[in-house]
Parts: sequence; C-alpha cells; structure tokens
Amino acid sequence: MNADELRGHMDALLLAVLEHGPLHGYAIIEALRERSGGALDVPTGTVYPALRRLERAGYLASEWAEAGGRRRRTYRLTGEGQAALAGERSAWRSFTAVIGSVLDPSR
Amino acid sequence: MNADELRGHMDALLLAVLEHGPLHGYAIIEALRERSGGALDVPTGTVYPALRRLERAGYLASEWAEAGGRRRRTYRLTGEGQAALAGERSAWRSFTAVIGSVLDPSR
DNA sequence: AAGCTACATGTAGACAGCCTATATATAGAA
DNA sequence: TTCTATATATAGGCTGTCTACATGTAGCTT
Repeated sequence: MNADELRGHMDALLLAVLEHGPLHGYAIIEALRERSGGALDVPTGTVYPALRRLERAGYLASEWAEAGGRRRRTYRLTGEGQAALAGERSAWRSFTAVIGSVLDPSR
Repeated sequence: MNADELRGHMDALLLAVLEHGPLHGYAIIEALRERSGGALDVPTGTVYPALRRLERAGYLASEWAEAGGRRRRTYRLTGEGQAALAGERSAWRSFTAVIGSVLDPSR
C-alpha cells in the first residue's frame, strides 16, 4: 500500500476502526492489518501522531490503562468523532465516484 | 475535492484522460472537470509539473503545436504510459477494496 | 485605445501528512 | 542473556499538491 494513496484517508481508517469499541494504538495497528487482510501495515510513527491529532480535534478521547504490566493509552470515539466518521464515509463515496468517473468513464 | 485525497492518484487521472487521444495541458484540465461533473478543478500549478514528471518517467511524450496563434504543448501516452495506466487502474481497484474493507467491513 | 476575459504555459515556495529512524520500557521465551 | 512481542513517543525527512505570481496571445466590449 502506497503512502501517498493513504494520504487524506488515515483519519477515516482510524475513526472507523474505533467505531465498534475503544482500542489502544498498538491494537489499532493490528486491527487495521487484520481487517485489510494484511494490506495495511501502518507504522507507529504514523498512527500515534494521527491519534493525538484526532484527539486534539475532539474526535477521540483517551485514557491510560494498565494491562500485563504495560501501560496503554486507550482511545474511544466521541460524539463529534461519530459525526466525523459519517462525514468521512460520505466523502469516501463521492471521492471514489469522482476518480472512478475519470478512470472508468463507461460506468 | 480535497488536495490530500488526490495525492497519489493524480498520475492515474492524467494517464486516463490521455488514453483516448493526445491533449494539451489546458485541455486536460477542462477534460478532468467535465468528466468529473465539475468536481475536479485541478490548478495549473499541479498539472504542468505533473505532466513533466510523467514525461520524464517515460509515460508521456510531448511536442509543441500552434493553434490560433497560441502555442500548446501536446501530450500523448507512450507504450510505457499505457502499461502504467493499466497498473494504476489495478492499484486503484485494490486501493478501494482495502479502504472499503475497513470503512465498510460488512461488504 | 484601453480593458477585460478566455486561452495557454510555467516556476518558486508553502504546506501538510505519512514515513524512517530512533529512543524507551516491560514481559516472556529461548 | 538475548531475542521477540508488546507498547508509546518524537524528530526530521520526503514529496506531491497547492497558492501565488509571471508571461504572452486573441478576441470582444466599451
């Protein structure tokens, strides 16, 4: 998966993966890898700053937790985040429609 | 249309729009706007450097032409460019499948 | 004649997001 | 003790798209 392609869609991915329940950063990376069948292997240097950015934006809220002697920062979707996710899904649909209209004019 | 979203897909758009015949830069911008129903309005500062980059890569070839007293640089797809376009189409399909698998896990 | 719009190309520099590389730390297995 | 998996974090680099500007022709309006 190309880095440039992912650009602008990272937020949608992170919000979507948190939709069904809170997760910490490391688990988010694993969830993205599993859900995509191994195609998405997002580095920590991408995910952690992005999560903080989304929290600053009010879309996520986080709290520290402890599990097996290791500290985790667990993120959950806020109400604003749910709304943002809906917006991202809508934007994704129109985005694919627009690019598709150029790449596949027949359809 | 967001600038970040377009990132990594510009090449595919330019190659696709040149598939059915040569065009000059200004006409390419108009073609993208028309094909997308007005959603794509790519600035010249994006298109002209991108076309040169694609030519350097061997995917496009260009030559100067004159029409109505104005000079145009007309671009056409090379053989390599056709192959690149096929690759871009394939990449687009897997890209949408991957993002879709996260955004719409049900499908 | 002057001014405006459409046509047509091009570059410099800003911006922003994703990446690599690095640092730190615990737990458990080899 | 060493290696791997788990877990978080930041600094700096890279690069493609954008804004803003520069240049010039043609044709229409005032």
